[in-house]
Amino acid sequence: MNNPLITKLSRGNHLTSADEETIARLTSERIRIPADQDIVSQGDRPDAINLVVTGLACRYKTLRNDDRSIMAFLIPGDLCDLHVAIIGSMDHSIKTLTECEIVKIPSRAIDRLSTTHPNVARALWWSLLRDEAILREWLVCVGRRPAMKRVAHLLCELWHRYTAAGLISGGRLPFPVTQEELADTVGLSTIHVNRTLKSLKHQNLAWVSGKTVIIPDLSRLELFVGFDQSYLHQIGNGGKREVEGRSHPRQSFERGES
Amino acid sequence: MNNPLITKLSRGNHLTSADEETIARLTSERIRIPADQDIVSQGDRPDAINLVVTGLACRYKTLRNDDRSIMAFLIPGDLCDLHVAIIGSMDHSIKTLTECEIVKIPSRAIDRLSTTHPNVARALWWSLLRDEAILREWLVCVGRRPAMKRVAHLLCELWHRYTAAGLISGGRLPFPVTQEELADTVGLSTIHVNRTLKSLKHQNLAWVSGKTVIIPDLSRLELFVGFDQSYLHQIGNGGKREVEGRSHPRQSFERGES
DNA sequence: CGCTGCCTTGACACGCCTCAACGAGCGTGG
DNA sequence: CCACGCTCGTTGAGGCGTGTCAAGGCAGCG
Repeated sequence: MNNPLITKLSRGNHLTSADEETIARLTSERIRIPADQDIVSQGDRPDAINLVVTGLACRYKTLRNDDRSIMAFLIPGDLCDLHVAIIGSMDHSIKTLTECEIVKIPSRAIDRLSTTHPNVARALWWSLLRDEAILREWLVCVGRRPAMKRVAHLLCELWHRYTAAGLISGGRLPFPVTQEELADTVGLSTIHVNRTLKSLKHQNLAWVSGKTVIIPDLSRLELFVGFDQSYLHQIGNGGKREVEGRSHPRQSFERGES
Repeated sequence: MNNPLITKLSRGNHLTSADEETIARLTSERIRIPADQDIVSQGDRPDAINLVVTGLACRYKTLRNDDRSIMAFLIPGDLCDLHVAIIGSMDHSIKTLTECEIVKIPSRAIDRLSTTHPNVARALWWSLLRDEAILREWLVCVGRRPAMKRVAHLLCELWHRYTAAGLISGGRLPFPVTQEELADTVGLSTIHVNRTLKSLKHQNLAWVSGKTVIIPDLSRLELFVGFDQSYLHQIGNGGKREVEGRSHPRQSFERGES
């Protein structure tokens, strides 16, 4: 199987085959972690960086009143805590939402890259900065968009991210998330998320099917939210910058009846 | 006058006097920018990093419906767009809220630091990671806290950040922000911000006075929100890690009647 | 002196939250 | 094989927090 980190990074960086080999060498031995378990906890001072290879994880914080906030979804190819060594300790926790395979990369291996493979180091920094860009967009979303658009925007984003990781197949978006977790992500109550999903389905924009989401017409969903993928800083998927190579296969894009 | 960047960085990093001198040399020539003007605009590909020296600036995005979201306050000592070169183009804009003095640091000067002064480079990365931590906390705030606590939390944060930059005097927090801008920051309507400020004042927690905010009892305000400053990753200000040097002077801390 | 920007206030509507109950799926143990 | 308990999804009723609309006040300034 492909390395999702390489697939992702090559969407925003030019990597030589030597670079790719370097990355592949970093990400060899996997650990399996069951669902719903902390990978890193608040206050930890980890000396290794975790890379999600399969499954879905999230960053989260819990408030005193047990309110919880999910601040990021970590899909295959995402790094959990790049350079946490610099800032000292984790100010939040990371846990699995499904069973995950992760790779632990020693901090020192990453540090060495900046001298031995600056191009790879640069690509890793790119991924960090991109995570920050996503965070900003989430803040806008929660602060200024109504419920329907919050959810819809998240789905658009995930579609593009999963596509960039080469993980969309059969026109279905992986979405192994409970409504409660979704609520904690978009800043709504569980019950209102339920009603919101019902509305989205009723408008034929998107609906949950098993542990996936079906989006019959992505461009219509994007139009609905005013989605602008430029904050993802990646090429392809009908974005502004054209790529010479083929885009990833996506089907049912033009079905668009309503 | 002191260099606010050095003051800030030394709150989270150990800097030698040589390091401080290196930073001071980077931040020499200042530019003055009037209030309410873009420093960097969405889509720009700047080749210099902007450092705020005096005044207040913000990151923001504007949605189609003219809704605006402010995603960060940039106080003296804050870097606007560290390593934007890596990610390509700005996915948001930065503008002044008051008249500002800024310093433009060429990207290449920053890049050189990683080899010539790794300790300084590390401190700059620290500031980037801290900005991300603040962003996460804002997301929690907007997503899961009621209006009063959103505003109160922001005030607590700003108090600690201004203190870390050495800019609190007379027990007053600089706050040259209109209610509309505050509304765009905490994700509320202008009118509701007005009512919220009234409530905070009525409960003797905090109130605006001119372009500053008066907080009669910071610990009471922090208790009210459940403020935990650990996400700021800085030492001092009555935090968990004790410093040997005196804390900055703060008055009326123990007044706490209600 | 009349702008204009910002703050303030009231009335009302609506989006979202809370409480409460029920249903569907599924693994487990009797 | 069925009863059970658990988690997750679904639905309804009612209330509260926040948004919207509308109007006015006050200070700064040309």
